[in-house]
Amino acid sequence: MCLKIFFARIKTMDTLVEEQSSAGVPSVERATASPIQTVVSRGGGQNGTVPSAGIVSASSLTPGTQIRGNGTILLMPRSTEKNVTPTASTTTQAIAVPQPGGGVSIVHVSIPSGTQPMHVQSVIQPNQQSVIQAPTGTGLHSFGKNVILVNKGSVIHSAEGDGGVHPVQLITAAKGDASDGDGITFALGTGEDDAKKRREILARRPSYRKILNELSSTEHHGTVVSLGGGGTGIEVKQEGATGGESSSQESDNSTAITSNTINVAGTQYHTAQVVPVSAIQLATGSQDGTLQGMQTLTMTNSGSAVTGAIVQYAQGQDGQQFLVPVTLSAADLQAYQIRTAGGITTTGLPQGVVMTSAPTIQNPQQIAEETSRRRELRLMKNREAAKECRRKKKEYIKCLENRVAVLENQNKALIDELKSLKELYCQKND
DNA sequence: GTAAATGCGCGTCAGATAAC
DNA sequence: GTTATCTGACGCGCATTTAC
Repeated sequence: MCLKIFFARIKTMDTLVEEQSSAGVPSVERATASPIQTVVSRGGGQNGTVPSAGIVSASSLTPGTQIRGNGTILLMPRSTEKNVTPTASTTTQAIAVPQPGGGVSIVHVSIPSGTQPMHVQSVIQPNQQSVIQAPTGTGLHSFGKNVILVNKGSVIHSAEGDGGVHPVQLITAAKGDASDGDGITFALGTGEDDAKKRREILARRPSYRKILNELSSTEHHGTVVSLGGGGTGIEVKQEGATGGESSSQESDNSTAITSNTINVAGTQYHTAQVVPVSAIQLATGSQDGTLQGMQTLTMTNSGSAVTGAIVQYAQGQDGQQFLVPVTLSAADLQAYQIRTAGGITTTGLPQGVVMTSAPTIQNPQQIAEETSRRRELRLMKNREAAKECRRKKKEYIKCLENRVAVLENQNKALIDELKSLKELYCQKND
């Protein structure tokens, strides 16, 4: 029941995405499938056109700011305005797309954050004060300490842990910080390049793998990402370890385990990346009867007497994942014979593993057995793949749930802001 | 108590997609 | 182009809930 409601909500969101897509808006969700999104609001745009000069207030323009013919505005920090040309990795980019019917435009802001840019979505309303919101930790600071997104009194907000909305840095770009080097590029045009880019983005099919790859890539940079407050947040942390507890007695430099923690709505997901080593021993202390979702990892073990080792990547009920060694029967070993491809030494790293087929079969009965064995192998692989796919899907759904919560909070905050502004306006008129 | 409804996870297949 | 992997869809079994 709850899930039905949730899917109905997702459907509603998808409808919104579709509507945006039909209006030529690059869907951030489709583009990156990242669950870490933010909706911000700004003013500007009328009747399907975005006045380039109107999207950023004059007060926020630095002397180095360029307003290009195609509607692109470059905001340059003062210290870099002469010699530095903003690049994709150092600039915050925003694409404003007018919505049908006019009046409202949606802005997609790409914020550079390490090697993994973050994306922020914004709704622009003409001739109104707008609110820009970014959840805590999403890298709002990446705008640069002294960069402002202002349009007719827009305010940048940061959702704090209490779910409230608090104004944060509201500094003009004229006070540019030399150390930041951040520029802001407002690509307001709807030129062919943008359209082409949007088409390419929209053509991509959402993939759980991509989503999780992005999640893991975020982890690899050691970033901590939080969405929203009050228990609806998503946290991604990274903990590095070399020769950690879960590795083995082989705690030399050849063993490296990077453990990552993803916190989604209070649920922690632990993952461990095991860098190939010449010999691996697995921790067995975490095994219990609650293990589920066994997944097979192929690992080589050159140092031991066996030619290959198979471990299972198991997930406990609490989401914690373990490495579990598996005892293989002779038949299993025959089916899963693993040898190193590139050759390994006791000190070198394995170049890879390959599955070797059974010895040449001549007997028809053996051929049938081989066929059957291959089928079993394929089924087993597919079984594991299906488990992994379902796990990713569940994770993705959790991310979407969190996103829904964040968006609802933001919507609530926007409504409150609107109320307060209306009251303020009424008071001034009185 | 029992049957029906519902939810959930699993295995399998087939087609799409990614990787090589 | 081929192979491997991913994922939607389907059917099944089991546990829980609901209606009678």
